[in-house]
Amino acid sequence: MASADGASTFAKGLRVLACFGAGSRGLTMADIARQTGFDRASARRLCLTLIEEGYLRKDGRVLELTPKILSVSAGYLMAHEIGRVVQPILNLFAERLDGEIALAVRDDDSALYVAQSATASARVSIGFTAGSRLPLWPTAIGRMLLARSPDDIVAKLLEQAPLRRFTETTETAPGALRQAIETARRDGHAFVSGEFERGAAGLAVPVGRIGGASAALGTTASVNRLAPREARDRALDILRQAAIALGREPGLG
Amino acid sequence: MASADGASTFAKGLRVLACFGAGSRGLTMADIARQTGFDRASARRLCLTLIEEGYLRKDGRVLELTPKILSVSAGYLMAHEIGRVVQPILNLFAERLDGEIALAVRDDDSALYVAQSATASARVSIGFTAGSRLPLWPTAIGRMLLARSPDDIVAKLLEQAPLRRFTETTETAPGALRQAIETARRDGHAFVSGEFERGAAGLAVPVGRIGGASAALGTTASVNRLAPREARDRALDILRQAAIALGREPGLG
DNA sequence: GACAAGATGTGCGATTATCGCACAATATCC
DNA sequence: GGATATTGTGCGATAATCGCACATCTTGTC
Repeated sequence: MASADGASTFAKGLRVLACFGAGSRGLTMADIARQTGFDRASARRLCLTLIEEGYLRKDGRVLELTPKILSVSAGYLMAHEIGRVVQPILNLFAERLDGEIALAVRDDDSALYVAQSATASARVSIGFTAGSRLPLWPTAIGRMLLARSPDDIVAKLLEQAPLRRFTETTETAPGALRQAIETARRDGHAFVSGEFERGAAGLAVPVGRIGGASAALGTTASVNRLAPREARDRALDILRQAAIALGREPGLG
Repeated sequence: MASADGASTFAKGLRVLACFGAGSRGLTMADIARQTGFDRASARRLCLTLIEEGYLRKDGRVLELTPKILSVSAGYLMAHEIGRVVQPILNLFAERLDGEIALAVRDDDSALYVAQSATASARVSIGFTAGSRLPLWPTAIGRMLLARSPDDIVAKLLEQAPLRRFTETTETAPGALRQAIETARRDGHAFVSGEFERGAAGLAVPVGRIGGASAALGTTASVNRLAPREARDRALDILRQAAIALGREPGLG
């Protein structure tokens, strides 16, 4: 990398840091060298820097993230008033749904959760938090984000054949997915049942923008809770009200 | 920095990234050069790298974090099963408290929120999220974290005279704070009223460890809600039950 | 306990990345 | 429109970083 374009050592370091984003409990320096393809000595120096700066801690030969990284992402959340404005609204509507609600944006090929709230009675999934990434094609929130994306983004995603199948009923045919995304665009909401997690259904609506990215609001519940048309319509109505409430806030204009 | 010790360019880059942790909506390259003390050209190159790697976006001359940073911190949350295990427990006990509950660890001179939950009726503060930093001396959760810290850490903090006063009643006398921390250690809980946010009171108990750091569990409510002894005892009982529930989980053993 | 495999630590010469500065261009503010 | 602030760029010098090889330590298997 020519110096005018940036700092290649920093870019390498960011790749090392990103290795920890996958959520494994800990990685060795050897793991990191393998995952990044960097020379062992380079990987080691970059890890030592992360330790020195407080982002990693060393437990024997295993390195793990410290909570310091949460501080940086809190900067993002604070900049967009997620804690002060968005979260209370999500808490309110999670109660009205008596379940779970999440706000996400599209980031690369994922739906990236920015905030979420759930009541105690909400169905426990594999544990999504702010920062969790969900695939776009088998989830309601993902399809709504695709519905709000330019056509070339959708086309590019659907070209990656074959798309991964998460359950026996995951739709992966490009034509069918294009149709589903178009339907979400037209109807102003997306509904998916059992295509990402068996037994789970999702519903999503569009809502404003965060930074430069369009956002979607979604809820996930057991199939039984969202399958009945009346229950689904009620949930959709609550989601729309939540979207309106969020839409009134300057940060999500 | 000798190469054997790490990568100084990466360290500088991490300092640039950390500038965004303060939560301002956006920073210019000039802002970053000022805050870090780096030469303008260095700051620019490091910012370009963050843009190239997808962590920042440029809006005119203002740079702002993208949600990609949330992904890295989600790695920390996933590694410690915050979403799958901790969050549902916090959601349950937030409802029992009919308010707010948060889990924090000590990081440098702050209480760093790792997870939190609130009901719709919870008092809205300045908007704390995972990653938010609170000062240690004027908050219940902070005092409990100090109560769980080695004596030298406490001494070092109290030596930084004068400690900041957040309200008219913020205690800053080292002797009195040492006493309060000792009381929290002995009683197994900390209670603070109106010392951090006017009109807000906090209650905290110790709970296990996350990674290598000891943790505390706290709740915050209006002074009126926690001032009556009976209400406070009830809240304390619920917090202790939450701590027990969390303590049963391997990740917080 | 021995051996093999895997991981980490270290030194070092070569090379490249990065540095900081100066100058130019652009944008914003009054 | 002028002043101020910010950004963009080129470039020679310097220091950081590179990757490799060798050594040491730790872990796993028999």
